[in-house]
Amino acid sequence: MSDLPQPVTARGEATRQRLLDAAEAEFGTRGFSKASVSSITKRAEVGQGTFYLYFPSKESVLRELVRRMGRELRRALSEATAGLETRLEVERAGLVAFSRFSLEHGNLYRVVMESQFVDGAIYREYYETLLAAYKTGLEQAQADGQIRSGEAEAQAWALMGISHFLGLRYAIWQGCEPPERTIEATFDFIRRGLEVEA
Amino acid sequence: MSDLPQPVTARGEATRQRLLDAAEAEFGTRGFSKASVSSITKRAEVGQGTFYLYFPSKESVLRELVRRMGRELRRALSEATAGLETRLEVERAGLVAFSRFSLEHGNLYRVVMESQFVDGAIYREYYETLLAAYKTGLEQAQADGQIRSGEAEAQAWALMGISHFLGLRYAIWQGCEPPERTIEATFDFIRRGLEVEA
DNA sequence: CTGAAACCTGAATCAGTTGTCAGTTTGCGT
DNA sequence: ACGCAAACTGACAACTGATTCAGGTTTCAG
Repeated sequence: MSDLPQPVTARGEATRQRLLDAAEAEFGTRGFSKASVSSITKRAEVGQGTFYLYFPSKESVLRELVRRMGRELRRALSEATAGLETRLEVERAGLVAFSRFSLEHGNLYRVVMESQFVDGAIYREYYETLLAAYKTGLEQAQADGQIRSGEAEAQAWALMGISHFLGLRYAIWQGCEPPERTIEATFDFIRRGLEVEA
Repeated sequence: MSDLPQPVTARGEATRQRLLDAAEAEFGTRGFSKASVSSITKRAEVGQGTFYLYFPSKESVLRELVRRMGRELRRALSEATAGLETRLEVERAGLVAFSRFSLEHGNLYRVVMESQFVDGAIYREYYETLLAAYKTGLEQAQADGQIRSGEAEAQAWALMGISHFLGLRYAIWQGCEPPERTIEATFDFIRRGLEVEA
């Protein structure tokens, strides 16, 4: 991805990671534009110039963080839903897992949202990648007759939209997980939206 | 809202509006941080200093634009759904109206999303205000037995989430309205989610 | 121990930015 | 047509923050 040489020693790799983590914290708490390269290097306890050994620009760190978050979210979701029997169980568990992930990774959640205004393509890539996995799962469930047939893509976007605001309201605005009754009411809407005729 | 004297003559008011419109265009196309006060005043064809006659800062214009967009969206939605008989008809018409509004006001849509990172409170106010109207409508429909009873707030957030991504995908990413089949598939999900038992 | 590769530094440069202000223009009320 | 309040101007002081670069430090194979 980067046009810069990757670090070749363990020391270099560790420094690069420290910079990534510091950038995540800075972007997450102060926002992309208020975070400065110097605040990032200060937090990482390296010199200003060190930043440019590993990243060509402030934007490029953001891109890498967005990709990292996508990977971590997809992994968290697939772990949380592994072994579940029905698609509706998967959706319910996914809702809870997403809420929890958003809370535990509030910084990264903010970083992803803000990436939209720094590099629209990376933001879109984040969602398209998530969509692809989601869509496949839904199509499988449709084929198995577990949920109603229809445009899996439209279903997937609807579900992502629902989760998005759940994360925003609770993880970001309230700083907590959604209460049980909210999860229940939200999942109720989803279940009716997806399930086959009674 | 503003701590500055409002214009008292028509000329002053017109200049203020020109600045607001120019700011909307600049924020919408270049983004908040890349837009500068000088690019706004240049677009509005006024001197730099004129900006500060009407707004204390770049942030304050953004706040005003977000409020303006909220008002315009709520008006567009209530006009598009006026006189409809059932809540499900309202939801369907609202979906279409929101898609169209997002396309025609792409700048303002971006402005609202970006406001989140400039002044989180104004972004939240935007959604809470929208929520209040939405919730009232849904509670009314529940009382009339038009839709299933349940947490109207959770339903409203779910519906806003679905619309949000519809606007993003088509108005912002594709630059068009959603195709009929997508509206249909999305509304199908919503209808099942809301309607009372068959 | 030595030299070279990898890594690191932070002051300096540079391309902007915001917000101010002393002075000018406009046009309304009389 | 005069005077005055409102509106407007644009150069500029003060500042910010991204990026560069000339040179210093660490590591380690030979």
